[in-house]
Formats: sequence, structure tokens, C-alpha cells
Amino acid sequence: MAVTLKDLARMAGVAESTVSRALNNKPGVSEETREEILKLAAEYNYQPNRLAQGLAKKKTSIIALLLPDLKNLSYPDLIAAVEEVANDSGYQVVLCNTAGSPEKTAAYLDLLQRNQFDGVIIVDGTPTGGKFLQLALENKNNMVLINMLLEELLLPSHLTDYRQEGVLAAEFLLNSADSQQAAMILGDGQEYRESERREGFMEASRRLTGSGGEVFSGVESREDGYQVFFQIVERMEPPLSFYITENLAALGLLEAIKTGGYLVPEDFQLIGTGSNFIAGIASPQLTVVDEPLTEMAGNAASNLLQMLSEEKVEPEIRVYQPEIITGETTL
Amino acid sequence: MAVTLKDLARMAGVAESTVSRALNNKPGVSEETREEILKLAAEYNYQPNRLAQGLAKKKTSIIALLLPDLKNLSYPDLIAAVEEVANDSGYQVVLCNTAGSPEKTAAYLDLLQRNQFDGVIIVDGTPTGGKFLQLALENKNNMVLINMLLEELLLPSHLTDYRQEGVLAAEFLLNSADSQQAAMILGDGQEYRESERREGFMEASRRLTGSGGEVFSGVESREDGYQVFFQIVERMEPPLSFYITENLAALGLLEAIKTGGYLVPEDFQLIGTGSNFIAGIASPQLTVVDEPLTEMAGNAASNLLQMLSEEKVEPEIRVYQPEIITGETTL
DNA sequence: TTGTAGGCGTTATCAA
DNA sequence: TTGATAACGCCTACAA
Repeated sequence: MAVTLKDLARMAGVAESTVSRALNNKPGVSEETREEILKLAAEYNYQPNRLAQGLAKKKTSIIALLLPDLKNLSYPDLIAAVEEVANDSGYQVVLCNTAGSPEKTAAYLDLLQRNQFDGVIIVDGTPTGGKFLQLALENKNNMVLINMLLEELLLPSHLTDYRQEGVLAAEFLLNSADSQQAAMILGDGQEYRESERREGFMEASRRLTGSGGEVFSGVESREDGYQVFFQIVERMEPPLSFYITENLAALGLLEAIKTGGYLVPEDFQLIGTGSNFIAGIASPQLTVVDEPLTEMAGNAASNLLQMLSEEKVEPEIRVYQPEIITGETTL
Repeated sequence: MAVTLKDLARMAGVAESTVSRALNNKPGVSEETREEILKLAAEYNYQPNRLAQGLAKKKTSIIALLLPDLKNLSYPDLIAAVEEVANDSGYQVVLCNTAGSPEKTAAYLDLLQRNQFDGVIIVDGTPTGGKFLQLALENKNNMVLINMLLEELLLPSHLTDYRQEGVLAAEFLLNSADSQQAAMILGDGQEYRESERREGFMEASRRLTGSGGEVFSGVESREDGYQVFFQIVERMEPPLSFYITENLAALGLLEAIKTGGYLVPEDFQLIGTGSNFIAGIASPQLTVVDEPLTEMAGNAASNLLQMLSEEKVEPEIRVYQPEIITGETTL
């Protein structure tokens, strides 16, 4: 059986309250007894019981990390960043897979409200009115969002400037001497991030070439990427550059280009998204527009912990700038 | 503020103990009052406070899942399987990244011992004597292992028959009419799983062809896979088949084969490992030897929960059989 | 069948 | 500076 605070009190010959004060660095304990108690605690390797602590303080020291799926290749880094910050402050992180379902998300927020968690970080969530908003409204002070835009409500958020991603891609491709035409190939055009990227891309494209450039959407899978290439070369000639947002599709596109006997980056340049595993194994290695996800996750976690410790914090909305990471698919 | 058990008691006009009994389906409550109480509980959406519950019952309802790294592409499925089983039984899962470090592992087991967790599942752990063994010995009844072999200690374990993986690969390749020679390309030969696979492969190979076959080791990265191909074709001629255990290396190998102007599977057949993301995106799609990781994880979780609920459980050591999942890299 | 009372390990509020 | 003492929300003998 582990030693308890009560045990320490008995051994030190003082009251439990004194031990508690000493252990928690609270005032009202003589330096002498404090040292005595800390010595004992160290000697017997005392660890407070978090359940008891939580019960007394009305907190769990658990924060929930809501993810729409576990397989996203960027999440391991994000998770690690959140955990590091949280663990350093004595918090545990539980991963909650919402599978993109509003019901599941609401269910987890419900747990938050029932004091199962002290706080929640929601990543890439889909805004879903009603129930969600209501719960969010009631939990304003223990929720932080990462890359989730909520127009109706002001919650602390850490957001990537997706529009700027499009701008960067277009500028990078169109400033390169050889390519005067660039096309954008995006996945689900309905998604907020994709439409923002498109806006940015078209705006920059228009600014630099006078035309918004060609846009192909609905290209998500590897196979999609493969197919779209042949559609494109029917009406456009190299040299040509692509800003393709789904890296999986980029793999297919690369394959199609090689199959067609063309060269990368001489005939076709490519910019993908995110410095993840896929970008790394692509051959040639993908040049990508990357978001500082690790930094965002760490900041989001700090932000949340701060909210939990201090009484009120002004909702912090922070926008992060993407950057190009040069690989071998661009000149 | 959420309703507590005490609130329900007051509303129902009974004692707290009666409410507790009713809620926990314990005998000693009249059908009438039980229904009354359940009705109230439902109406006010009562949820027990887990901290209080845990404190009283001396359990946390948290199990820890120790993983050597978060980036392994097979883990998302494993995690999901563990979570599903655990959540269904009212347990929460916290992910612990040991980064393969014995110190970190020991630290987490320490938490286990301090009642931070009720139980632990260790995946792909590296046996490391001393401290680990001591902790494990003291926690025999709340630890379950997945693919971790511990010779010194009898702990419930769920293991893949890696040797059989080698056997299956060899049999599949050598029974195919065209290929009378098969080579094995493995990663870190020091690893238990790799050496088992090698044993199995060589044994089956010897049985079928009279020779153990060629073995190349230390091939882990994509680049390694690319390079090794040219070493091999210097002294062997197609048709030839490869059992290559690292899928990343398999990608490189595939690329090298294509670069050399050869055909897959006509000239070279390939078998990789695990039906993961990489196997799926390889082109052509990899034929692999797969282990039933989802099933194993689910069983491990059930196993652990059972150990936590019942007094004693005989340590269950279960060995799972791999199987071939046919892709396009074999005939 | 029900209620009373004590305890789980901490924290916090009073007095002393 | 300290020590009782009462919470926190729930469970579980034991008594009624």
C-alpha cells in the first residue's frame, strides 16, 4: 500500500492539514516543519492520490483531445505536443475519436460538462449547430479549438491561415521562371480549408498572371490523382505546375506523370500539403506548404491549461502562417 | 452543478445507500423504489462522479496503453480496438508514449503502482531486466502484453506467431510455379520478431528447396530497399521472389525493380508485412503477411478488464496466426 | 427492505 | 504556525 498524506502526518507528528500545506507550498508552515515533511515525503516516495485530490478540488486533471480520426498522419505529432505540455503540468490526456460525428462530439462535451474532464481541445472539428453550440456556450472557459472555425461563438482558437497556403503555393509556382501556368487540384471543395486555399491560390494567380488559373476539385484518392493528370494534359501543355492539396492524390499524380514519360520538376512542378509521411516517401520528395501543427498544438494546450488555472482568460484567437518546405518536385 | 447521488436521495425521500444500491443493481431494494430512483436518475440525467466512485472503490477506471511510438501505422487500429472494449466497460484509455525507453516504461509502471491507472497494456515493449521486472512482478494482475516476449515472467500475453509469418511467406513464394528461388530481406536482425521470421523462412525454404535461401538484413529505409535490389541482381537472376519485412523498404525495392526495367510480379514477386497504409499505396499493391492486430488488441483489452474485475485469472498466453493477404506483387 | 455511519485521501475553513 | 473538522461524492458494512 502506498503511503498517504495521513501516514506522513503521523510520522511527522503533525496534523494532516499541515502536511497538505507543506506539500503544496502554501504559506503558514514554518520552514523547519516544511523541510521535515518534504524529507519524509521524498523518503517514502509519497505521491498524492489524484482521485482524492480531484474530489476535494473538484477537478480531474484530465483533458480530452477530440480528433475526427486517428489515422491522419499529422496527428501523432500533434498528440505528442499536447501530451508534453499537459503532462508537464500534471495533466493526463485522453484521446477521443469523434469519427467526425456530431453526436459523438456532443457526447464527449457532455462528459466535459459532467466533470469527467477539466477541459477539451477539439481538432479539425466540423461545426454543427444546435446541441454543440449549446454545450460550447456552457463550457466557454474550458474549450480550445485547433483549426476549427466557429462563427457563432468566440472560443479560443489556433488556426492555420489556409488562404495564405494557397497564396504561397501560387507565388512559389508562378515566380519560377519556367512555369507561367499553374493549376490547382483540390480534394473536397466543400471543406472550409480547401475553399480557403482555393481563394488564396486564385487571388495570387490573378495578381501574377491575370488569370485565376485552372482548378480541379474532388481529387482525394491516389487513383483520383492518377486520373486527373490525363484529363489535364489533354488540354494543357507542359511546362505546367500543380498545387495539389491531398498528398495521397499527389502520389497518384506523380505516378501518372512518370507513366506519361514526363519529368518532374522539369515538365511538371508539384506542391503538396504538410510535411508528413507521404510527402517524405514520394519520389521525388514533395515540396509542400506546411502548417506549424506542433507549435499550434503546444500553444493550444498551454492556452487551455492557463484557462483552467486562472479565473478568466480573454479568448485568444491566433492565426499561424504556413511556409513552403522545399522538396524535389519544384525547381 | 450536476445532480449528485445525494440529490437523488433527497428527491426520492430515501437514504443515499438505497440510491446507491438501486443504481448499482444490488439486491436489497424493492422493485418499487428502484424504479422510482431510476426514473429520477434518468430524468435528471444523473452521472456518477468517477472520482468519488474511484476513491471509494479504490480504482480509477483508467487503463494505460504503452506504445513505443505513436507513428507506427498499425497503431491507430490497435488503439481504436482497445478503446472500444475499454469504453464499453466504462474505462478510459490513456496513451503513453514510451519512445522505447526503459526508463519511461518504468515510470509509467510506477504510476500504475501508485494507483494512477487500474491496468496497463504494453505493446511491442523491449524486455529490460531489473527495475522493469521488479515492477512487473508486483503488478502481475493488471498487466497484459501484446507482442512482447518476457521469458522470465509469466504475464498474460497476446503474441503473433512471427515464425509462422516467415513460413507462410516462404511457402507462398516457393509454391508458386515460376519462382524456384526466394530471398528474404529483413530489417533489424537483432529484433526478436525479425529473427523469428528469418527462422521460419529458412526452415520452410530448406524444406521446400533444400536450401535456406539468401538472407539480407539491415534493410529498413526506403533507400535501403532501393540499394539492396542492385546488390541482389548482381548475383541472382529473375524470376526471383522476395520476402521483405519492412514495407517502407519494399517501396524502395519496388522502385528499384521498375527502374531496372523489370516487371512485378512476372520477374520479381514481393511479400511485405502488415496490411497497413504503405502496403495499400504501393504500386502495384503489396501482397503481405498480416497479423490480426485488431483482434489481438481487443482480446488483450478484454483480458485485462477481466483480470481487473475478477479476483484471479490464470495468465493467458495466446498466440495468433498470421495470414497472407494477396495483393498484386505476387502471382 | 431500508437507514445510519464511517471511510476512501485530499483540501479548505475555522479556531486555537 | 498549527490542529481539528468538515467537506468532496460515493460505497459498504452493520444495524434497524
